[in-house]
Amino acid sequence: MKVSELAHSFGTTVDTVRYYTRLKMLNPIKSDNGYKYYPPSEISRFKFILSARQLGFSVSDIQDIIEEASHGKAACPLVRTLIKERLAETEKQFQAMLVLRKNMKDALAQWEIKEDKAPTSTMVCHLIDSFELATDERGSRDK
Amino acid sequence: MKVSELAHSFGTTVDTVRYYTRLKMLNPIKSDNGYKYYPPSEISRFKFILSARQLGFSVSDIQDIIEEASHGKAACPLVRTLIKERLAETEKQFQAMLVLRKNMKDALAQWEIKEDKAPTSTMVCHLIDSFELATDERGSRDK
DNA sequence: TTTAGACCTGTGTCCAAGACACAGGTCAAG
DNA sequence: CTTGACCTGTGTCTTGGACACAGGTCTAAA
Repeated sequence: MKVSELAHSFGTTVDTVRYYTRLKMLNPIKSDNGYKYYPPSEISRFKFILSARQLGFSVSDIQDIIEEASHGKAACPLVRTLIKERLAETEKQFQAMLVLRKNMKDALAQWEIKEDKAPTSTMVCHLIDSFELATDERGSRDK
Repeated sequence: MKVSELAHSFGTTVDTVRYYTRLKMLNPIKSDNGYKYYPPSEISRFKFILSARQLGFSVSDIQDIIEEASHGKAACPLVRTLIKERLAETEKQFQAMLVLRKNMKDALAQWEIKEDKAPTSTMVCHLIDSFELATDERGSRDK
């Protein structure tokens, strides 16, 4: 399989395949014409990488996992450790997005009503300047 | 006010102040010693930028808003348009994170039970390879 | 007065995960 | 044989700062 066949058969782009190849996570065979061909083993490795990415592992995580496995060791303990870390990070980002989304929605609602105002020397936009965060009980209590 | 005073008084870092200054969003006064001093007008502009960032505007959005306001025009219509776009993006990311988070939690749960396995030529990690996405009714229906 | 150390300066590089560009080589069909 | 679709390597761009580095400046103590 060549690069674009591989990419398209998994719904990704050639840039993604080339990126992993650059990082030596994929090791295609160079043919006489200079083209890269991906044998079945590399195809399944690509599938593995995509699965791992979908589960929130970073590319660097995946490199570590592959490295571990290449020594014949079971990567499972590492995989379990990593996903806990990534999940914790995701959870944090998720909570942050929850707050952000609420603020944005509140702002949009507040702003639909207010009329336009020209800027002044001290004020770029009265909408943004006057936006009131919905007072967050939890936020003000903890810490 | 000098850079570190400005930064710390709003709970940010000098790098952030310097970044906005590099982009000419802040225009400090250069004193004889080469130091930058931020007059009250720039302080309130910094406050404005931070508020806007907190509402999900990109730095580039904020540049556009400032640009608009600097011509004396009311930036309000632009601001309303932009926040709708950003909110839509945020909503999309939010939904994606929701799915990701669920997959990660499911994976973690599945993997707690399974035992370790050494890799084979075709399998880097059986945990990841064998992970089953909880079948997503909606996902398979739409499109 | 000197000196230490805390602050400041500009400039440059780095991060993640690719996306995009570009100049040129290769292949299959007409 | 030419056209056009595909391939190659290499390099730069993106976001929003964070961090580094070499050197200038300020303040207080010795």
